[in-house]
Amino acid sequence: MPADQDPAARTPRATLRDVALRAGVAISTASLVYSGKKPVAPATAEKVREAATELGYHGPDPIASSLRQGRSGVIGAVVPSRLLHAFRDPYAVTMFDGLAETLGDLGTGLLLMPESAPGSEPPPGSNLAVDAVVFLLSSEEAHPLVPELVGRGIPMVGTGSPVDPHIVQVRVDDRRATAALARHVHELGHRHVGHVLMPLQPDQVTRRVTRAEVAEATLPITRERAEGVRDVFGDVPMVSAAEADIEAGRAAADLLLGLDPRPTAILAQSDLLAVGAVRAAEARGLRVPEDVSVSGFDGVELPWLGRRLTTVDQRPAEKGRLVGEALRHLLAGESVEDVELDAPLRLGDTTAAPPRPAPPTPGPPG
Amino acid sequence: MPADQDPAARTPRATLRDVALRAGVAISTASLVYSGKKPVAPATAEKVREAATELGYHGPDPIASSLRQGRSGVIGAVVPSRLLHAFRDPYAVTMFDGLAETLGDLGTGLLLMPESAPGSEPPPGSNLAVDAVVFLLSSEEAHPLVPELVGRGIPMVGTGSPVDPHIVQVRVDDRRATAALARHVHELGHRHVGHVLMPLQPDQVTRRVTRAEVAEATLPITRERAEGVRDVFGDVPMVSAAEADIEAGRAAADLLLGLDPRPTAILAQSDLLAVGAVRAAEARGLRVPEDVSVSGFDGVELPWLGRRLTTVDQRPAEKGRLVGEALRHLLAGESVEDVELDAPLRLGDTTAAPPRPAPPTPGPPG
DNA sequence: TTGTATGCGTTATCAA
DNA sequence: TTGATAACGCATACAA
Repeated sequence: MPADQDPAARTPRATLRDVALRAGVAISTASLVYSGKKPVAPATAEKVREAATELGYHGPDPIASSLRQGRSGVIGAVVPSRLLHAFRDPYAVTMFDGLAETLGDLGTGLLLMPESAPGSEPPPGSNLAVDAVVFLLSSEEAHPLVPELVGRGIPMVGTGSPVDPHIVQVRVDDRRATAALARHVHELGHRHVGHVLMPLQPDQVTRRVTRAEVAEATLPITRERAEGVRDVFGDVPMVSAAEADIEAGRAAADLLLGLDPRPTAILAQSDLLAVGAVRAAEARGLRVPEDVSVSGFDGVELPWLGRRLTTVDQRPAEKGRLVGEALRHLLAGESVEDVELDAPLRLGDTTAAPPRPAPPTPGPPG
Repeated sequence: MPADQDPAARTPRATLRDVALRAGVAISTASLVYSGKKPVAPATAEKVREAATELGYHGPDPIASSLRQGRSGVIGAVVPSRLLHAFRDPYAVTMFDGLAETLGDLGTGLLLMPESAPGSEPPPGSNLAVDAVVFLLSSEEAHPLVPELVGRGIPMVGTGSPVDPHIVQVRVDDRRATAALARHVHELGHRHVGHVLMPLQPDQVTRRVTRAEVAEATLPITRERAEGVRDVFGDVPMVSAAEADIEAGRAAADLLLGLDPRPTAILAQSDLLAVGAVRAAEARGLRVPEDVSVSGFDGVELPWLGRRLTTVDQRPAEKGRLVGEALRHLLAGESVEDVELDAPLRLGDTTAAPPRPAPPTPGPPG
C-alpha cells in the first residue's frame, strides 16, 4: 500500500497559531493547554482541543519546541559502526538496557550515532541535535567527536574511553578487579596461566603479543586488565584476540594451550572470550575445570552455555543505569563526579585446582 | 573529573550572528560558509572561519537548522521496552545492522523509541523530532503511535506489524515460506510434526494452544506461519512459547516431544526457538536429526551452535537495508510500494528422514 | 486566567 | 558573490 502520496494531502500542516485562531484564544494560551505549565480554564482548554481536532493538529512541533526550550530531549549514544558485532556481546546489550531504563523514566530518547571511518570531516553526528552524549562501547582513547562536543558545551558520559577531562566516567577498577580474580586462580594453585586479551588494534589478527605491545593498546581496559594479571602472576604468555567474540577467543586460547608448558588456567578479558577458551579446551579433549581452568570478565548471562563462568561481575545493567543517573544530573545542570562501580568476583564452575603434574618419565621411584 | 561546572564557562554560546558580526559579513553569508549551498569567495570564507575559531563557534545549531529546514535528520525506531530481550535475538540485531548501514550513508541518525506501557497518554515518543519512523520488531497489530504519526504526516516503514495503510511494509510471505519448509519436511517422510509458535500474547506461559487461539494471535506472523504449516500437514499439535528465546523454545519443544505419538519433526517459528528444540531433544536422549528433525525460521548466524539449522532465510540484513531504502525514498518525497522479500529455504543438518517406526510388539510375522 | 510581544538560531528569498 | 529581511513554530516574561 503506497504511503501518503495523496496530492490533496499536500495542504500545509496546522500550527498552534491556527488552532488558537480557530479556538478564539491567544497562542500562548493554546500553548499552555499542551505544556500544562500554567493552569487553563477547563472550558478554554476544551475549546482549544476541539479546534485542534478539527484542524488535525497533533500537538506542538517537537523541533520548534526544542529550539525555544534549548533542549531536544535526546541523548546521543556513540556506537561502533559495526553495530551487529557490538550487540552480539550481551555485555553491550545489557548495559544499553540499563541505560534505556533510566532514560525511559526521564522521557528522553536515545539516538544511536554510529562512528564512521576516522578522518571524515566533520565527524558524523556533529549535526545531530542532542542534549548529551554517552560513549558506552568506544575502544579509542581519543575520539573526533569529543572536541566538537566540548566546544558545543554538550555534556558527556563514558565508561572508560575515550579519555577526556570533560567526560564523566562510570567505570570499574579493571586492574584491581582482574587482580582479585587472578589471585583466586593463584590460590587454587595455578602457576602457569595464559591471558587472552581484547583486540589491541581495530583490524588485527589473533596473535601472541608482548608486554610492550600491550602497553600501547588503544583500549585502556586492555592494558589495565593485563596489568591486573601481571600484578599476581608476573609476565605470562598473552594472546590478543582478533575480535571480542567467541570464535576469536577460541583461536586465542588454542594458541595458549599449544604452549609448552601448557597453561593450567586461561584468564580471558571478557566472558565471550572465555567461552571461546572453554571451546578450545574441549576441542583438545581437555576438561574444564579438571584439566584447564577458565575465567572471564563482565558477568553477563550465558544461559546457553550450560555452566557458570568464573568471572568478574561488572554488573553491566547497573553500569548502564548509573550512566543514566549521571546524565540526569548533568541535564539538570548539576555537576557530577566520576563513579566507580564495584565489581565483585563471581566464582563459577570453570575454575578449580590445577591437575596434579603427570609423573615424569616412568622409572624407579627415588 | 567533574564536567563543565566552571562558573566562568556560563558565557552564552556564540551564534552565527556573532560570527558574522566579527567577520564583518552578513549572517546569510556566514551561513553559506557552513552549508556550502552557494559559492562563497575563499577570502570571505576564511574570515568567517577565523572569527568562528576565535569565538569558539562550532557550526550551526542543529535544532535551529532543523526548524528552518523542516527536517531533523533523525529516524525513529520503535523498539520493545525490553531492549535486552529483543536484541538477544540475532535476527533483530542483524536487521538493525542492515538498516544502520543504509542510514549511515544517508547521514541520518537512528533514534530508539522504546514502547512503554500501553495506555499512557500521550504515547511516549510523540514529542520527539523525527523525520520518519520504522517498526522493526513490533508485535502488535495496532500501535498507539501510528495514528499520531499519521496525523503529523510522518512517513512510516514496517516489517509486517503494526498493520496500517500508511505504513510501507517490507516483508516476506511468511505463509508461503513456511509452507515450502513444511513441504520439504513432508517429503522427507515425516507425518507427525509439532509446531512451536512465538508467544501469542505479551505475558503468557509456554503452553499448548488451539487453532482458534492462534487465529487471534496479536502477531500476524505467528498466524501466517501456523497457516503455512497447516497448508501442508493439516492440524498439528501447537505449543506457543512464553518468549521468543532459546529457553522457551526448549520448554515448548519438550511439551511436544512428550506427546504420543511423539512427533518426528519439530517446526519452530524462529531459529532461536529451534535451537531450544534441539536442546530439548538432546535432553531426552534423542539425536537430531536421526530421531527428531528440527527446523527454524529466520536464517541467522549461530556460530556457537556447531551445526546448520534447516530454516527459512529471510535475510535479515537485506531486510534492514531495504527498510533503509524505503526510508530514503520516502524522505525524498517519492511514493513507495510495499516490498516483498524473497525468503529461500536453507537446508541444514537438523532435518532428515524420520526414523523407521519401531517394530510393533514382537510376534510371528504375518 | 488570558493576551501581547519578543526572540530562540537558522536558512531561504530576493535584490543589490 | 554578498547583504537585508522574513519566516520556521513555539514558549516565555510580562502586562492585563
